[in-house]
Amino acid sequence: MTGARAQQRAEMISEIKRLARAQIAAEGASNLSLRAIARDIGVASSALYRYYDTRDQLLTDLIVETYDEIGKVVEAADARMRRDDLRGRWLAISRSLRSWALAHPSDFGLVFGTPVPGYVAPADTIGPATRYTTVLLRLLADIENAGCDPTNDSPVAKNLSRQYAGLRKRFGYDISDHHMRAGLSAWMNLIGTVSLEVFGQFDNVFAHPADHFNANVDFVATSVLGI
Amino acid sequence: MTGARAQQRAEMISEIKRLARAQIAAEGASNLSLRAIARDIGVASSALYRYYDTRDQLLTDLIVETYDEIGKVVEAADARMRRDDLRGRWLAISRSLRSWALAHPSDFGLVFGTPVPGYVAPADTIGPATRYTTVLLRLLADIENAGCDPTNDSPVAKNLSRQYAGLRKRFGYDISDHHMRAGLSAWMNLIGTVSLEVFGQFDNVFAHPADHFNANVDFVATSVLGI
DNA sequence: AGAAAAACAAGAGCACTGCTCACTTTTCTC
DNA sequence: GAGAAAAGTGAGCAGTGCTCTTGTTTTTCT
Repeated sequence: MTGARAQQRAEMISEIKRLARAQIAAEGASNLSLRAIARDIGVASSALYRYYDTRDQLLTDLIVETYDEIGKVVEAADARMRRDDLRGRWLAISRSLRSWALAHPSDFGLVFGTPVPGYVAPADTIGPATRYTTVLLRLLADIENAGCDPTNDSPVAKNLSRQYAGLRKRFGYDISDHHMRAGLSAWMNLIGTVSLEVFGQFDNVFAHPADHFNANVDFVATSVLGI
Repeated sequence: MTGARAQQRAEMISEIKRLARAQIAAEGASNLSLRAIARDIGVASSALYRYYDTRDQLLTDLIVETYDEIGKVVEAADARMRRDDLRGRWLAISRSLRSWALAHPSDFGLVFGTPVPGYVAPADTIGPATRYTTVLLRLLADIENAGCDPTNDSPVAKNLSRQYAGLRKRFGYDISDHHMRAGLSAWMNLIGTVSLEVFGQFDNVFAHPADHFNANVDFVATSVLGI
């Protein structure tokens, strides 16, 4: 039963989110102003509280959407390559994440940046967050199945192995400890590189951060993932 | 001429910074309130403007201090190891950064997290920011001099090589392109790992993030740095 | 179809924010 | 000690998130 009212409500909510995102991009998440949104829509500021109990709830909604967006971007990049082109998939995933992050720095910061203190991600955020993880783990499983050796065969501590087991079970991919370790290391590297660039740490370091990025993901593919 | 007045001023400034840091830790950088600081000190809010022209200037000051603090921590960790214990130095540097970041998450976020929008780091911040870079580059130079081979000998693109040259010149360490690439990759990895943990991305992933961290820096030492 | 219920919107108001400005008080310097 | 410089005051501006009362509109139930 999607009454006329329910539809109007949905439109209102999406309009709020649209304006909120524009505002965050322009002024930062900390300067997100409900009153400004209300002004733009042409409605009393108090009216917005019929849609979001609090400003943080709006932010949460945006964060969840963003997780989903990242998942979509990364999935699409992965899907664009042939499944057996392991290296190509890793590069595509990496580059798509970087491109998206540079195009939406504030959104990236919403997810991977400084969290708002006292703010705890509600359970809803966990689902969408697993989307890009699934892409990564699927690639790792394919790497293992293709017989690619991890670049490091030192034993994995039992405590850590147990935690890996939890991940395996949760995502349903049977990945060896060694491939898990290498894959997570690659992921840490990717997030670190993108974070540093998006958050401006390369501003006085690299004239062309893209060169650094591309060299780095290439390096990781070879030296970390062994593909 | 450090008159009584100058000293009082210095004390006032350090008191402001102390309270600001406490407030950022409790409420986040975005909720830093000059008025609240003034209240705590017991002075009119307008009085603070005798010390900082603007709220962002206070933030800048804190950021610069934090860069310096990170530099100190990392330098100390490095200095605690024998210079020829390359692997030990890398592990010590990595662990010290993580420990410090976990103990001062809001400070870490100030430097490596979402930047305050519209805020551009003034030239003053560049100096202290080079401190930890120096530690890293010195280690890389020592690694190269010890004859450790980088784990990847694919050619480094000319464009990137030119940017490496700028870094070499600026910091005065003569490091090969290959070692540079590996070292930066290791650094990306470290920052990524610490960021993800400090910003809470491991909350529903690793029961004991320390296990993951230690395995990861070990892995990087072997597979990336080749030490 | 008419009444009751639910949702929506408005606008005043509270307590807060960064920041300015005219003003007074304190301290340093000559 | 007089003049200058620095420090502190408090009112005020324009903005914020959020609440609460009031009134309107729409949906739902009988």
